Amino acid sequence: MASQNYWLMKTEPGVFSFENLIDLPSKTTSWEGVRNYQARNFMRDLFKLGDHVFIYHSNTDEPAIIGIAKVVKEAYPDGHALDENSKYFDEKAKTKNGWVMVDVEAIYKFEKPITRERIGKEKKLASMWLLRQGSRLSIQPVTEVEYKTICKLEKLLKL
DNA sequence: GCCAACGTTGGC
DNA sequence: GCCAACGTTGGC
Repeated sequence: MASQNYWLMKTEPGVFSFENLIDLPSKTTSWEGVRNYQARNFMRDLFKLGDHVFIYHSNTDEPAIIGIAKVVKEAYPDGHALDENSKYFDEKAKTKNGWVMVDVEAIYKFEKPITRERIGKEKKLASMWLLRQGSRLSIQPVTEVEYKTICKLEKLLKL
């Protein structure tokens, strides 16, 4: 059995928030629109069924981790890349860029969001990818220590 | 809204 | 293959 991996995925709440996700009947969504090679490679090569993923709100008044989702479908082609009407359309997708997406299902919500400010104050979290200067990567690996540390900061509500 | 950091593009 | 120009991200 493969060991469990942990991740963090960013989303802009103005575009698609964690609340939008848990409002869906299935609490499940495909994570389309990732257009960065490094992020794609994480999804394509390393995302495994059952991996846990922090959902992080970026580009908002209070950047924070809101909840946790789990991978319910491993990487498969992102059809939006081939759809001219989609905002995620990519001219080169057909020939060159193999964009993929995964499906995730929301499983926990933090009673209170774990703000970026708070993450910055925790010694054990000091080396998180999220805090690195200029880190724009939308999908980031999280270590087991970081995962457990964050889970202990606030009560987790099962969804 | 500003702007620094970063990834990508394209001329050479 | 270099690197300047450009577009985007995202904290503040």
